[in-house]
Amino acid sequence: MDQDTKNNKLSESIEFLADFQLLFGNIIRINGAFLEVAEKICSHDALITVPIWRVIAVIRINPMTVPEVAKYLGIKRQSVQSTVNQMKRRGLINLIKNPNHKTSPLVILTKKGNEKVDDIFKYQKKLTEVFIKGTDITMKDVVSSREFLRALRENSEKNIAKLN
Amino acid sequence: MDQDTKNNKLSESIEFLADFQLLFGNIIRINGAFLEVAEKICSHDALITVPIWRVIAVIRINPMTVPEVAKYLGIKRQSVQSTVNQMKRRGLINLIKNPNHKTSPLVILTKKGNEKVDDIFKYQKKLTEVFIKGTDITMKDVVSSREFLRALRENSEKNIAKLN
DNA sequence: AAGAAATCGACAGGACGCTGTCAATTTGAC
DNA sequence: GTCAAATTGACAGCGTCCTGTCGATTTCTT
Repeated sequence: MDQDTKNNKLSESIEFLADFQLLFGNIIRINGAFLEVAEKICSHDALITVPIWRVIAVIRINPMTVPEVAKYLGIKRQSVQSTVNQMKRRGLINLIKNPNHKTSPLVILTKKGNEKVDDIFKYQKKLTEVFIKGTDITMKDVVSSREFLRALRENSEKNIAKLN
Repeated sequence: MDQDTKNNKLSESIEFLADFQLLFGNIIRINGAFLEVAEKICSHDALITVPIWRVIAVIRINPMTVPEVAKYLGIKRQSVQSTVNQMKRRGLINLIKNPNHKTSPLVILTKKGNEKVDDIFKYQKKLTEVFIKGTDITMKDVVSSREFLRALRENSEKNIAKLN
């Protein structure tokens, strides 16, 4: 029995469908929990919102264009553009000439933006603590779960084209 | 060394923080992928949207009140209320007297709503296939990942109160 | 080099979940 | 039984991400 046939059989199983639905339920809920905690953590920082937090985490090392950031985050470029415009108004970033592209500038942290990186680290630490403090979760658990989710998502990207 | 001390140490580790950030990144992205696929699947169904899909999946067996559905889904009652009102306008549900509560009615599927349950099953099957077809994912993988995410979320609920 | 296709910033409008508020009702403590 | 606290439906307003569109520029094909 080849791989496809095996998995077709698996997705026919009512049990497996139910298990998978529960997995999705847990993904949705932990995603919600994650957002909730992150928003709470940065709620007293006038310069930082969760979308800004994510953009800083991405461009901190390598300046990128808006569409590149969007691709990295897995969201649409228009959403990132809106966040970046907001960051520009708040003086956190500058748009500098891109040697590789004449109309799509690189998003780079200003001095003010760079000073926020330390705070972002603190926020990330707080966030992590909320989820793991008091458990016996190991790094191995985290890595294996992460890789499983990554494999699942990457596989969906291959199959999504066949939908229509 | 007690549990708390151990995990405090763990969350101090730069490596672990990075791993955990990547886990969150993968959760955000698979959540996005999940929504994207689900929306695509039900995009040609004039009666079903993703939020409606979720509410049907919840109340299919046990009629519940709006706040109960919200709690089950881990979102705010106002959001569910809005979805339920929409479902009412589309004739998918009725609000019937709740023997246990005089002003919070039970949300129950109409005949029209019940006829949609089969479609929902088909959609769930499609959704599952997009993510697992072509992989060697087993039921055991799904269950262990789901339980890990559930444990993480439930733990966050214990710790979130301490934030402020 | 020239035209076709893809990408870019910008803008508008919509969906969904959030917060906050209100009056009405229910629940629970005394 | 009474009164304070919690819950409920409804409504308004906001943030984030979505889709679709536009003209301008870039990239690719030939």
